[in-house]
Amino acid sequence: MATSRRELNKAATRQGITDAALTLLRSKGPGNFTVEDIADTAGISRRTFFNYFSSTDAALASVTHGFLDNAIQQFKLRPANEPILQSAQEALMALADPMTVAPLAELFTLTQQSTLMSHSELEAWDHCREQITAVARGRAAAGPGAVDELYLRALAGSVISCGKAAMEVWFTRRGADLSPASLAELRQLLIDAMALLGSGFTAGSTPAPSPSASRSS
Amino acid sequence: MATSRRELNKAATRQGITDAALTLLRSKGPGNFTVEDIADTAGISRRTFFNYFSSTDAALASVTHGFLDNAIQQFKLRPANEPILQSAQEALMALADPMTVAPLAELFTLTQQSTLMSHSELEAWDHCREQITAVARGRAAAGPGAVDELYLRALAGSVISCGKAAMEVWFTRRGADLSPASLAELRQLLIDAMALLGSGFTAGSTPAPSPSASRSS
DNA sequence: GTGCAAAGTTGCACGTAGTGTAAATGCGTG
DNA sequence: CACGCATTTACACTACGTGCAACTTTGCAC
Repeated sequence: MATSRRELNKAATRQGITDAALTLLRSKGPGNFTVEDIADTAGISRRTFFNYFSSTDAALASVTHGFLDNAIQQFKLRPANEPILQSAQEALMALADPMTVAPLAELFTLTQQSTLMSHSELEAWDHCREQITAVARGRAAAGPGAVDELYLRALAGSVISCGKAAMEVWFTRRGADLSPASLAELRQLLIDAMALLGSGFTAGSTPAPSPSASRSS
Repeated sequence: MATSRRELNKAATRQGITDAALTLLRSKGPGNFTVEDIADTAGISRRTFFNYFSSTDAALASVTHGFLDNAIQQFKLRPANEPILQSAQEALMALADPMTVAPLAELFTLTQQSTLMSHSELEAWDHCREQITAVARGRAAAGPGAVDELYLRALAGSVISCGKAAMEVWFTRRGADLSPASLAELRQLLIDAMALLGSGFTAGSTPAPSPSASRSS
């Protein structure tokens, strides 16, 4: 296993860097601190920072990356005969607990003012999309006939988009509220989003696919 | 109006910059040239470049931006009672001609080796997504009941994802081939992608693309 | 423990990105 | 022509990201 001194030190340094980056994000706001600030706060040299991350964004995006890696792990555990949409839903359900969601929620609220996600964060989501594509390809290959690339890519992309949409709506509505009621709403939003996708968005302007859907504005 | 000497000069300079950027992209490959190179090629100063674009990526992404602006324009012309998915499909159909697609296809093939899209390019797609969301919101508001934010965001995001997926598959299959047969395949891919989305990806591993999936105009 | 090799850290130098500022140049109008 | 305004340009400055060559720490054999 990875319990040598070297591994531990590296992990600690890595964690120290993201902690420092988050601290500075909290105190100074996005874009108002430099790599040197992070390095100083973490007690390392500027050069060492770049040995771990390629940018400030990358350091912060490790939060998102961790969450999505977790999600992919859950996703891969789902039975191969389960529909992709349901696998995605179940994987996300497993992560809708306070401890897992908290870092992501804080990162989101702190970076809300900057319109678009950072490059590194988008990279993390895209990596997740590729993983989903790979799993879907594997499941399709097990069945009959040839694998349809369009189907795989469109499906994986849409799943990611809907997952993002659900989280965005939740963050927008609830901010960093991690109460049981709020998390229940997140779960419902994720379920609704996958249901919308599974039903082809057939509902009109007032869909409410699951009766107990959303709403609490 | 926009025909003063100043306006013309500005437009010419802007075009000159993107042309220079594309020339260098062709000759040196992505990432192997600097802002100064572009400025020199375009015959302007480095500082002037930054008066027009915030980065090399942004200069190149103006190609994508132009295409998507065009798409949005078509999209907004669709009747308000038409389903969003069909509006999207029709808008894209209108752009599947050689002259419009060529620049995008070349940009794509030239930047294919770098895995993820540039930040500016993603920004362009995201801007398009927001426009779709806005149109969908407008249409939903015209109907009965309250507007469901989740529905809007999930739908717009999925439409973009499926459009991207169709184009990626086409680019991957046909490279920069702009023959009528190739463009017909692009149209079919776009139709199929929207059909997949509209049917909730219910098809199994072999959705059998060709004739059955199409239906439009 | 001692010695050694591999892994990790650090300082330094270099080229590039992006921005503020003020001077210079070009354009439109009286 | 001369004036007001928009645009371009040179210059300076901060910050990013990387290659490189010490230097320090860790793991391991003896």
